[in-house]
Amino acid sequence: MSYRDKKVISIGLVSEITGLSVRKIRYYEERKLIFPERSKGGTRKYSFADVERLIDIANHIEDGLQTYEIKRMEAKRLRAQTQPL
Amino acid sequence: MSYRDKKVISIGLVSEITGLSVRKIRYYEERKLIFPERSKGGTRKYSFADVERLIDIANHIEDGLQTYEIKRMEAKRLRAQTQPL
DNA sequence: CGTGTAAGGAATTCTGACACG
DNA sequence: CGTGTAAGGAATTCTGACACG
Repeated sequence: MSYRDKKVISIGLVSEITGLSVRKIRYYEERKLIFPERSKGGTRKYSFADVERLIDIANHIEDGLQTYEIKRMEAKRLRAQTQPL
Repeated sequence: MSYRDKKVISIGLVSEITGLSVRKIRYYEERKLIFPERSKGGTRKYSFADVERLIDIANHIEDGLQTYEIKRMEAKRLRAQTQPL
């Protein structure tokens, strides 16, 4: 696993990097769009891949998509990918 | 700059990853062997490269080297590198 | 010298809820 | 639905110092 996938960034820093509010980041998790890990104390840890994903999600939201639509789109993409025929 | 060099990891997590105590990590900084960044609030942030460097430092310490010796070794290596002749 | 620890304070994060639209 | 916010608590980190060897 590359550095890109290691979950090591706190939510506050992710907020800084992405420009998204902490509230939004937590909400996208609630909607099952993002899956941070937790430290022993319970604090969320994100990877750089998660950061990129959050930016992607935010763009879709800005385009007027709802979270379940974003989730559905992914499911679709995943299916296309695993069943190339 | 690659993900390896982004300073985003808190000292607690670095401690977990490296197995070094927080005290040791701060001490190596005091001795100018490692240079974390600081968040607005003042908390230290390390990169994956820093994590690897800390492990390297710890190995040298275990071998009985003193911090200034480790520092001197690096200076030597840097000189050899910048002046190949 | 390198490292542990107790001390007091400050910054960070967490959850569940109420609000609005 | 998506997001802000105040609330109270818990986890994290910070510094300077004393201790030991």
